[in-house]
Order: sequence, then structure tokens, then C-alpha cells
Amino acid sequence: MEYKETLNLPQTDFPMKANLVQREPKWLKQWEENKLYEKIREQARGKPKYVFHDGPPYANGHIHMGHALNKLLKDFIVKIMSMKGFDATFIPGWDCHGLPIEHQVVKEQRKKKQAVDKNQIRKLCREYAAGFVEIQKEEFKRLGVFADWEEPYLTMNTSYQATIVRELGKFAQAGMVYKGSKPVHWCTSCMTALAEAEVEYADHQSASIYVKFPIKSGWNGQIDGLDPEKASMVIWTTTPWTLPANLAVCVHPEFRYVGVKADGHEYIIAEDRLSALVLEWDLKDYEVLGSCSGKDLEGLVCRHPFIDRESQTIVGDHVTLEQGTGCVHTAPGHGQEDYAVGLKYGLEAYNPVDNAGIFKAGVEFVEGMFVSKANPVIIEKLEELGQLVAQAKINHSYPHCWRCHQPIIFRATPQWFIAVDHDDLRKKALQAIDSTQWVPHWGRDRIYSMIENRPDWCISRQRAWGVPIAIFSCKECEEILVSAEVFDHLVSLIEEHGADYWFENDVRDLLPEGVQCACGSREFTKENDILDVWFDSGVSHAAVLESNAKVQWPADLYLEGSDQHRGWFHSSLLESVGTRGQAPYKTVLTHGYVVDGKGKKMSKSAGNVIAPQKIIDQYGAEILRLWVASENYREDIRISHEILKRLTEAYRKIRNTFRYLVGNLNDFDPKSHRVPFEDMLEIDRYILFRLRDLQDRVLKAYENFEFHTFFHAFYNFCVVDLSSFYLDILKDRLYTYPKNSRGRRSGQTALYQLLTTMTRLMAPILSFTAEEIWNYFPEGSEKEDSVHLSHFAPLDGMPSDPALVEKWDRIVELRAEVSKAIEPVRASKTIGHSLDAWVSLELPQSLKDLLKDDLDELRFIFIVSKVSVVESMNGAENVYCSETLEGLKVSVRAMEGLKCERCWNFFEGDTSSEDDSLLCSRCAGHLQEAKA
RNA sequence: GGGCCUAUAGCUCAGUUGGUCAGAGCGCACGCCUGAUAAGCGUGAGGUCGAUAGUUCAAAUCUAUCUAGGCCCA
Repeated sequence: MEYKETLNLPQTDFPMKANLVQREPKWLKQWEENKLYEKIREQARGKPKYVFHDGPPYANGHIHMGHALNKLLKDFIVKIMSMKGFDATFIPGWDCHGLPIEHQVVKEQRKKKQAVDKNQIRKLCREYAAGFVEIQKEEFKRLGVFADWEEPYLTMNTSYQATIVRELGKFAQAGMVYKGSKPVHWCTSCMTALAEAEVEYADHQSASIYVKFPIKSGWNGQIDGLDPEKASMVIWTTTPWTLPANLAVCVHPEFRYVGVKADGHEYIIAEDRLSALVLEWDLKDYEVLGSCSGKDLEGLVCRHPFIDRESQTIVGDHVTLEQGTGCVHTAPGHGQEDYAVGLKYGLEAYNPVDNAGIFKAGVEFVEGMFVSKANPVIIEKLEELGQLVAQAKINHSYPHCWRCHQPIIFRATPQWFIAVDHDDLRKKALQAIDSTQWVPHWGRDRIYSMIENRPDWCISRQRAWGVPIAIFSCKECEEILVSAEVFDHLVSLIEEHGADYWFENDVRDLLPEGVQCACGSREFTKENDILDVWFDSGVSHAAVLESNAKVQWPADLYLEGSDQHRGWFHSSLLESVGTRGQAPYKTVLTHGYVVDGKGKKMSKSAGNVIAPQKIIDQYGAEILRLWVASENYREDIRISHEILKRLTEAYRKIRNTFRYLVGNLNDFDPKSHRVPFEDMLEIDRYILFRLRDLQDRVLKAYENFEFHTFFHAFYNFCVVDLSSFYLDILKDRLYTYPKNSRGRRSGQTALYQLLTTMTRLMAPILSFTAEEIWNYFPEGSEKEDSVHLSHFAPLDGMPSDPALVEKWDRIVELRAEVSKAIEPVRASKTIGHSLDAWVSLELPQSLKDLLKDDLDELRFIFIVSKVSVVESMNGAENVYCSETLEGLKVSVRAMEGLKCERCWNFFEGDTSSEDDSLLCSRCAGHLQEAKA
């Protein structure tokens, strides 16, 4: 027992238990007090820049897992690039304007029954956004993300707002901004146009009606036997209220259309819909007259079913045969496709409905009615006039407002647009897509087809909280004022006073003196609409990258969720190409969505939401970081209790591995005790080659943003190479050899290298733990104040030695086989600990040659007391024949002899101790040596 | 309904241009150790590679369809 005192057992205060929840905030505090981020920036000054540009989250609500995933990935990259020696700044941003915040504020005011004016709302919105910026900022900081938290960019900053107006001015001056009338998603309750992103689809019950459009003129016998006097095109609609705006009936040019005679009426419908409609209309007796193609019907003129107006027959490819009659009611003022096809035929985007969804004066039968109230009135009218073929109720998916959840309508209204095809903007954007690197590569196809097919960019919002569409129109000729002088003046006003200035002041206070329209007029009106928030965030490259000396334009990297192919990647691209002719980014990286353990999306209704705060409170941010690193984020990534439990265990294993390293380096002075590489023991050199492999793999993974490769490689190294192999074997040498022996110092040199290299490698991911370990480096270590100020360091001075590596790879294999052979002997209770074993080997010639100089070492590698190599296993019992190493046979028996009380190996012969304790000669020698 | 994407052991991931019985670690089971100790070591059992149908001498790997899921759009 007293021999234990002569051992060099590991010693450290590095706690086994991480206590992350308590300890992390202390690190954060320390980093902040020491101005670590600023020091990193300072240190990087002058180095090549790596420009990562942060996409702004919306300043509304607490952060969720998606935010955490996104910011952590960004943090990994910025830290990695810093440690690779780049000047990598992280300027975080927030998107502050927009409907959701305004809606929230307005709702609160309504609750208080306070009427507030527009300027008051804007003020409250600003406060609201600022509040959540602070909340989210603290939540992001808690994750351990290093960024310019003191100087973030906010889209509501006056300088940012000025940039927005300046950029808008560039589009206006280039002639790309126009006012048009187009059907847009319109919420009659919020009285605003909605972006596509602001529309949600939900189930809704509608009337489903079939309506006759009697033939008026243009019939030239397209369908045999049809009597044009009695015949009607029949359309199907679920929005009867749009019938007053009907201007056409659309058919597919390729489909066959038939005339059907039933109950004294004659209908024209698509042939392929006939059988379904016969059932639906309950036609008992009908006769098919003849047929023609849709193309033949083009130009046929029908009568509107209840308004004295013509409705012409047109053709379009968007007509389908899934529902309806194959004859599509077309109201260009109430539908996207209707509008598009209407353009080809020169149809007006006729809209008889006002902002509140009320039919305007002069609209027959429904004047003054709300659209949904008009539905039954119209149906009744159709019935009365005998124009209704059939009616029913239908449940279907219908667009709703994302904020008030009311059903919305399509309605043509005056809107400001950016013309996507003006000056080849679309074409240039597509070219820019191809000169950008998309990771994963399919991101390219995704955004390409979106840009390729998108309509003009509607930038108008009829709301209060945002940046004005700062455009003046001439009162006389209605032309817009696009002079540089006007915009420059305005931009400087906004730079100084903020966008509020636009709303709070009259036109004459906004214009420079003496402005005159080309028509000669000096009277102007200002626009009241505000800009789509996608324009706000779309100019961030200009507002941030061009104005801040810490970064530069364009960015090396944008990194967001895959939804941003339609969002920020998209708007930034159009904005940048429109004003600068190229993309604002060189590489675009996307990540998937966070889903639950079963792969389902998280939602309040499903009750499967996991909040980052909860994970931080329960496990610590480090576990969240490890989670992000462990999953392949390019696909959707799962989170569950089980996953977190596994990660916590992995974390513990990693932590304990480091605890071993630190504990056994307790007495190691890297300055004086380091053993030159060429003097190190073979296995020590071997593990360093393995370490170099690991570093190569990890740095390559970092290069490719493949953090899960880091996790698996690093963790496996801890488990397989270190814990169960090298560190286990090394114990004997570290514990029982004299402190200053070459053998022990050689091992410690390896441990020291492992410690310093691995700590750096993990620092971008396990930022808290790496820093903690950094503080437990042995005294005399040359190191920066923080691991985050250090750099990845190549493992120099290690000339490659493939023969050594190959040999030890074989030894590792052999060791595994020996372990297998030991197992049944242990199971039979012949031995317990592997040191109880005496292993006999029959080796294939190749191994015999390979190991001829190392036979005495094998027992330490296998951690057994004796290894004998025999020519033949003849006669031995329970011989294990290897399946993986051909020709290898292993036999294991209990070791005979005495067990050394110091090193626990069995030995043959007498004790070497002076008293009656049991001491092997090796230990006796070591004790002697240590005394000297 | 359309576009893009995903689907390998309980979990997280590998599986190169289709070719030996599909791999790793964790977890689990069993055992060992008690000088990394609320640690450490060993062994073992787990998969008809989402389903089906094709192409091929040969498919987790190619094609089609389907199912489940995700993002975007309608």
C-alpha cells in the first residue's frame, strides 16, 4: 500500500464535473471584462480579411432553435477563420421594420383603447424593436457567440435608413421603379398588401358554383350540332364575388372541349371533365354533341351572366383538368394567373373592390357590400337569371393573412414595383448566380428558378412602420422625380433625422429649393407607402460592408436557412445586381431546419417545441454548441432528449480525456522536460502521427464547413486512439517510471502536444471548455491570454515515417485480437484484470518479422503480465484463432508468479524488495533511479 | 398541386467512379477494474441500407413509382 506513495499519479484541480450551467456565465463575464473580442480584432488587424456577413433576424420575440443553430454556425466559422489567421469580423444585425412588429404594437394600443397616429405608432414600433434587439442580443451572447455586440447594424438606424433611400434612389434613377396596378394579396382587415411570405394557407369553406356564360357571338360551328342560341361556356369558381370583375373565359389550347345537351341546355366543357361533371351536376339524361380543341374556341365572345358586358374566350396553359370544367373564369384584377394571361390579351386589371373589401359605387347588384357578403347575393342573382348550373360547399386550402388570420383576397391596386427585366436585371442576376458558389450545390438551382420565374418586385406596403418609398410625383404630369440632387438632399436629411422626417414634414421641407419638374411644374406630392422589408435587409451589403472599414464588399460568405433562397439571398442579389452589377457574396451556405426527434417540424400546436433557453438551463450552451457541431446541418437536423443525452455523454468523455492529459502533465515543464521527437518512444511518436492525421482531417472539415466531421473525428480520436489505447497503455509508464525518466518525459511530451493541439482544434466549437482547459495548461506553457487569441499550429519537426505508422497500425489490430482472446478466459473466471493474463502468440511470418525487436514491449501494449511467442500452439488448450489476422493464434492462461505491489504486473522469480513486500525488479530499478 | 431536398442499426454519422459476408462511435447487455473513480477497460447482441418495380452477371450505391418528412411556392 505504501508503494502508492512512490507513484506519479495524475493530479489536477480541473474538475471532472463541468457544471456548465454555472460556469459558462463566469467565462462570459470574464471575456467581456477582458475585452476578448476586441483583442481578437486588434490582433487580426492587417491580416487578410475574411468577410462573413450576418443576415439580420427579425427583432421580434425570443430566439428559437433556428436562430441558435444559425448564429452558432456563424460563430464556428468566424472563430475558425480567426484561428486560421484571418481578420474575421462578426457584425451582427437586426431587421427592425415591418408588419409583425407594427401589428403587435397596434394590437396593444387597441387593447388599451388608445387611438394613435402614424407617427406615434412608428415611435412605439421603434421602442418595441429596440427592446427585442436587446433581448435577442443577450440570448445570442449567452450561446458564446463572439461578435460586435456593441455595434450591431439595425435596419432602423438613421444611417441604415439613409442607405435604404439612397439605394432606392439608384433604382429610381435607373428607371427601374414604376407605379403599376397589379393584383396582390390583400388583407381587407389590415387594409394592406401582403408579401407572399406574409400569407398563410389554411382550410376554409367556400361556395363552389358552376356558372353559365352564354355564347354571344363569334360562333362558327366549332362543335357539330351545337346551337349557339342555347349554348353556354360553363365556368367553375369558389369566389363568386370575383364574377363582377370577370372579363374573360380561359380554355386550354390543347384540351378537347365537348358540347353537351341536357335538360334543354347546351354546355361547353372540357371532354375529360365530362364524366365527373355529369355526376356532380346530377345529369340524368344527356347527349354529347360534338367536340373541338380549345384553340378553336379562342375569340368566341360570351355574355357576362348578370352584367351587360362581353366576356371573351381566351387560351392559356395554366388551365388544368383537376377540377372545374376546363373553362376558367378570368378576372385579371383578382388573380395572378388571370392578370398574366390578361396582359397578353390587353385586358385591364379591373378591380371593383376598395381597400376594405367593399364593392365600389356603380357596381351592379353588390355596390357597398363586403366581398364575402356579396357571395350569396351573386349566387341568388345567378339562380334568378337561370345562369347557375350547380352549387355546393367546398373545403379547401385558402390564403389567410399571417397576422390577423383572416381570409385574404387578390385585388389589383396601385403599387410600386421594381422592374425585374429592365436593363436585363433578371439576366444579370442569373449570371451572378452562376458566378457564386452555392453550398450545397443544389442551392444554385433553387434560387435560379426563383429568379428566372419571379414577377416584378412589388416594393409597396401600405403600412406605417418602415422606410418610405421616398418618391415625389409631379402634381401636374404625375411623372416621378428622379434627380440625383433630390435623392442626395433627402438622404442627408434622413441620415440626420431618420426616416420619420419624411412622414413628419411637408413636401416642400423635403425637397431642395427650386426643384422643378420637366413639365415645368413646381408642385409635388410625396408617396405614403413604405418599402417592403426585404428591400431593407436586401441593402445590408451596402449599409454594412461598404460603410464599415472592418469589412469589405463583397462578402466572402452569407449563411442562412434554406428558406432564404427566396428571402434574403434573393433580395440581396437583386438589389446588388441592380445597383452594382454583381452579387454581394462569393459563397452562399445554407442550413436546414431544426425538427423534432421524429423529423417533424416544431410547432406550438404539435407541442414539440424545444427552446434554446431550456437546453442552456438544463445542459449548458456548450452542449447546444456540440449539438450543432454533431449534426449534418445541410439537411434538416433533429433534436430530442435522447440526442442531448448522448451528447452530454460524449461531452463528458471528451472532458475526461482532457482531465487525464492535464492531470498527468502536472509536473511537466514544456521548456525543460520536452523530449525531441526523434528521441521519443515509438508509440509516443505514433500517437503524434495520429494526432497530425486528426488535425489534417479537422482542418479540412473546417475548410468545408463540415463540422459534424470534426465532431466524429475528434470524438473518435478521444475514445479510440486515446482513452482505450494510448492513454490506457501509457498509465504504466507515467505512474511507475521515475518522474524524470526519458520514458515518462517522452510520454508527457506526447500528452503535451495532444493537449495543446486538441484544445486549439476544439476551441471554435467547444469555446467554453477549450478556454477552461487553456487555463490548466502546465506551468511554463507559452500561450496567449485566451485560446481564442491563439491559432491552429502545424505539427512541425515530425518527419513522416510510414513504416512506423504501418507497424503500429498492425499492432493495434493485433491488440484487438488479443483482447478478444482474453475475454473467454475472463468469463471463465480464470482471470480478472488483463494483468492476470499470460498471452502466448503464434504469429504469421509477416508479424514475426515486423515485431522481432518489440517482443519485450508487447506485454505493456496489451497490458498483460507476460507475452510469449511460440512456434506452434500444438497442445495448448482454448486456442483463439484470429479471423482478421490470418495465421494468428492466441492462447491465454492465468499468469503464475508474484504480483508486484507497485506496478501490479506479475513477475517471475523473487521479490526485489528489501522488506517482505512484493516488488518486481523493474520497479526496484525505477525506485532506485528516482532516489538518485 | 408544382419546384428543390432528405430517408443506412435505438442515437449521431461513414459508405470513393455500382463488385469480398454493410462500417464507426455512442447507447444497450454481460463482464473486468477500483492508482483517470459520479472515472477507466474488454466482449457481445443490434440493420431484408424507407417501400415496390426495373436496369445489370452484380445495387445501400443507377432509373421509375410510391410512402414519410422538410423548405419554398400555388
